[in-house]
Amino acid sequence: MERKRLQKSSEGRPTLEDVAAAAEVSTATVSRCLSHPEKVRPALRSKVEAVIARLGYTPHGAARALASSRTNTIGAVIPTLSNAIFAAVIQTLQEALAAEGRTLLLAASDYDRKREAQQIGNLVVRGIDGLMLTGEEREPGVYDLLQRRSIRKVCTYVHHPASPHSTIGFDNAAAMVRLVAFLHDLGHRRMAMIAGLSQDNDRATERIEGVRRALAARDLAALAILERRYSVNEGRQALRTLMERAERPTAVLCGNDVLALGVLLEAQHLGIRVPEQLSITGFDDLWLAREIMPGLTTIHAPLRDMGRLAADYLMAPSTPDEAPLHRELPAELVVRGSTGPAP
Amino acid sequence: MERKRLQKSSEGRPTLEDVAAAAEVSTATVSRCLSHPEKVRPALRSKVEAVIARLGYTPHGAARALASSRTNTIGAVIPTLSNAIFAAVIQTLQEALAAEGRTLLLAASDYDRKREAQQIGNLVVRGIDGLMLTGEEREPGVYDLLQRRSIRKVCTYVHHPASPHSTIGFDNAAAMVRLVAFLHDLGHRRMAMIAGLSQDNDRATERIEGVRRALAARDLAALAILERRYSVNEGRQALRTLMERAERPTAVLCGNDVLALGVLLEAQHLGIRVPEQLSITGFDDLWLAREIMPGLTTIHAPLRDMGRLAADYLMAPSTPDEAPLHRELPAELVVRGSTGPAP
DNA sequence: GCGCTTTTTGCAAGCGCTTACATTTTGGGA
DNA sequence: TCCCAAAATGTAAGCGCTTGCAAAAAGCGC
Repeated sequence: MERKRLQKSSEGRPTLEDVAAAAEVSTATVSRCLSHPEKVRPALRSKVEAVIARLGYTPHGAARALASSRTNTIGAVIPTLSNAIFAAVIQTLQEALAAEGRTLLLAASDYDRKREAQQIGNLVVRGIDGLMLTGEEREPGVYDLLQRRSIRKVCTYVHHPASPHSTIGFDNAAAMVRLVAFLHDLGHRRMAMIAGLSQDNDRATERIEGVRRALAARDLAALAILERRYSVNEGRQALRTLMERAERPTAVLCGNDVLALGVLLEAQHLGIRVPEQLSITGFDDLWLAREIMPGLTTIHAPLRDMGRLAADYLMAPSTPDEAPLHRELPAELVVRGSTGPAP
Repeated sequence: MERKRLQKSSEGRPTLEDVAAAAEVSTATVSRCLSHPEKVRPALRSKVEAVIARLGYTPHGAARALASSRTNTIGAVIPTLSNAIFAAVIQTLQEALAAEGRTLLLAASDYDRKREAQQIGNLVVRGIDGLMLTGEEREPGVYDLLQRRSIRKVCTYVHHPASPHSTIGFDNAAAMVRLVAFLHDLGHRRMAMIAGLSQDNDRATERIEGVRRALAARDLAALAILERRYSVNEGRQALRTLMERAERPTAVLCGNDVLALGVLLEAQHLGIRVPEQLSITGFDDLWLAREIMPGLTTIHAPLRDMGRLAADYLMAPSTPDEAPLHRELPAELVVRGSTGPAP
């Protein structure tokens, strides 16, 4: 025992107790200096702070978390960082959290629901105060778990005003409806869609649904709705597939900008003039949508706002039984050179 | 007291103690079932596991970390997720960590050294077993802190075999030397560089140094070395600046692919034929380097290997006083259409 | 079966911090 | 100067888990 104490004070990092001893106050006072400075008289406080600085003391996060049952950590699960739209939101989220002294635990699901559930489980065990999720649809039991642990959560990239879970995002279906309307007004009647894989991805599903609905409302139907992984190459292949059909589309709606870029590049490769012979639309408004020639007509996803608002929501003090938050962000149509009147 | 116990077992999450009671064993045994299953007789173990499942028990990360002084958490600090090369490494890192039951704490420094030091401090307080860093140069005191806390660390994107800190990456300078040699062999003599900002960025600095050295070795000097933020637009502007000079370069070496893309687009905009009139090189080999027309000659950064190896290193059990690891990854020259013989 | 070694289990002391609650100090009136 | 409410500080009981050590059980050779 005696030896242990000695060891402790000589080697290793200093503890609250060491600080308390050196400053000749109780551990409670030191703790308060750190967590509720206003509850300590200024004179004493500065004395303690001096000792803290001298000893190079830093609190022990785990001990703190255990005693206070708050971790100051927020989790986030996204499909993948390889897609710039998720990277952008995480970037903003992290900035906003860091500004308030929170840290970010990150996990990726690779668009796999089971894997997502597992990753969420990991984060929960590790201890988080809040969790940012992508989309709303998930493995059964996940929301229960979060509820039981009273972990705040928010689904991003979607806006589901009637859902029991908070959502911060935009209306994916409505955005596609706008795109279809825009193309229809340009005279397009033969449209096809190259969507993302709808499996385990409610955003992709909603985008498809939006196109279906919008076309149906105009007594039309899609020439084809192809589902592809989000990659340039898949976009290229998909366009070839479409162009081999007897009835060729005059406009192709893509599930995101990456697919659209593939389509655009392949069209140029095939000698199809864009937009004279073929109109192309994307989704997300990545920076290359603006840089490419011709520029890509697309939907601007409000990524930074989403990250910022999610951070604010997850850091806000939570009251029991509060109503879910539903925040709709504008997802605006950005018209560029890849679309034009139907041939 | 009595009341507390009652409350505890009725509401809230079950604890190790609850499991122990229900399984009629000691808490030590339950703990062992979780952390060292091989030390428990199979019969007993399955009994305990059944109870764990029935009660829906999950361990409490903070308590575990406090008692064992291991967090199973690895930290990473990168400049920004907005650059795909960092996103890619983080993606791989996260995958590899998750596969071994570790979680990732992420922070971004925005290419600011002070901010980086602060973020590292946050992660350390929060508790991490290891830390992935970008580059080697940092605020004084940072490495001391990590040392005192005996947190394993590794610097990525660089290879400094003589450094006391582990590095996993490639030789930035050597890569540029290769690029210059390649251009020189093509007959280029008037070369300019559009580099990233070298402030607080040793990778950018080394790339510049590599170009300087390689040119000097050939009795040449750069027509200009411009430092710009990594963005398409900055690349465009920089090319204009270069082309306004009396002596125009026949080749432009860019600090990364994003700048190079800007240069390429601006060249097309200005009616400068690439590569007939101007050769352009990038760095990183982002996917668009391959997709763009003409393809970008660049250096392939081994991002996935770096992430994978960093994960392995950070998860490996550390022995005191071990020598730093230095792992050099190949950064190969990828020749595409943006370079050609000097005009 | 017996005595011994080798496993398995249980005991209980922390890990470093927070926070009710008790105690002391302070600061004003009167 | 004295008294009392209000403010500041101290006391100490945990938070939930791990782990060294002791005790008990299980094997094993004869």
